[in-house]
Amino acid sequence: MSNRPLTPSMEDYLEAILVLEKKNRVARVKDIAAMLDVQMPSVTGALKNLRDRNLIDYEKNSFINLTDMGLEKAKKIKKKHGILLSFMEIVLNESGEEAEKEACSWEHHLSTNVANKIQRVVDYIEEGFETGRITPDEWNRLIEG
Amino acid sequence: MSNRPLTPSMEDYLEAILVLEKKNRVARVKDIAAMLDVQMPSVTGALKNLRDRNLIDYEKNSFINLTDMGLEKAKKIKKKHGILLSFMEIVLNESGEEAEKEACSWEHHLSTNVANKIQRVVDYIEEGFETGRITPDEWNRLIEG
DNA sequence: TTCCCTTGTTATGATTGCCTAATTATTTGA
DNA sequence: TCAAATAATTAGGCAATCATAACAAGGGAA
Repeated sequence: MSNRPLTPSMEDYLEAILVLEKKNRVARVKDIAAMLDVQMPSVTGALKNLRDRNLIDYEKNSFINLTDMGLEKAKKIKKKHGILLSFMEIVLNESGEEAEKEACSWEHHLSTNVANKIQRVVDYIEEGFETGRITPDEWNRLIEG
Repeated sequence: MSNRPLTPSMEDYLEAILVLEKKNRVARVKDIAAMLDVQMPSVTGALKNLRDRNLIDYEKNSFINLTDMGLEKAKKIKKKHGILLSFMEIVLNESGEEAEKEACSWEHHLSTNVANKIQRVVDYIEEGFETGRITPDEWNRLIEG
């Protein structure tokens, strides 16, 4: 039972499990590996690590289930991911694979506090679009330099 | 001569060398260790790594000198660091040790393109303060939620 | 049922980056 | 000058994360 803080890598696995559960009902080793671009043995190792941390229930060759604690943590990470993605897309006019990749790296180094503030920046820009304070076109010209 | 992409850790060392050179004329192992909060043997190891990458000239027990390539890379990282810090301070109203730490982690996962766009967000907010479009107080209330 | 294909696991090894302890080199000051 | 203090290096080890190769388990089809 490891009590050390979650590493970025383990956060990635946890998030992948949550995303795959939503998408496919169950998260399979093969799909986690594909999503994170690692080989299957790396996933097996990670699952043991997450089990030691009581974040998943898992027996070999069987289904993976997030524990309450695991689900909670996975949701937090996923939320940060979403905030960063919307910041990238709406505020920075960046989308696609590159933006996705950068958001993925950032999210592990982002405090909840800062994440919330970034969300409010996104809200402010979106509201500006809605009220006509600034048009998306104007904003994008501004942001593209 | 390693040609792999610079790791976050090696970027930290490179940046620390540049900062210490500016501050003290020369970067010493002891000071790099203190700045990055690692032990001196870790620095020695990192210096060999950076030398293998042709980013510093370095012989043991002697001065450390950034090569042209090393200087260039160090400056880029330092610039990203500065951009993130100003984003934290001006846009997110976050300063102090915590903000510094988060900027330090981010900067290694930040493309030049996204960094430049973030800079323009900072400029936009600052300009808003100058023109009175929005006051710092209003902005901070907004961002603090 | 039995063979085959897919999926998952184990065993093992490489890399990175950090540490402590011990040694060597350099600097300082009496 | 030379002994003590400081600085830096080497040696050896540990933890995390990934990989490849080989083996085991499970499911479908003849």
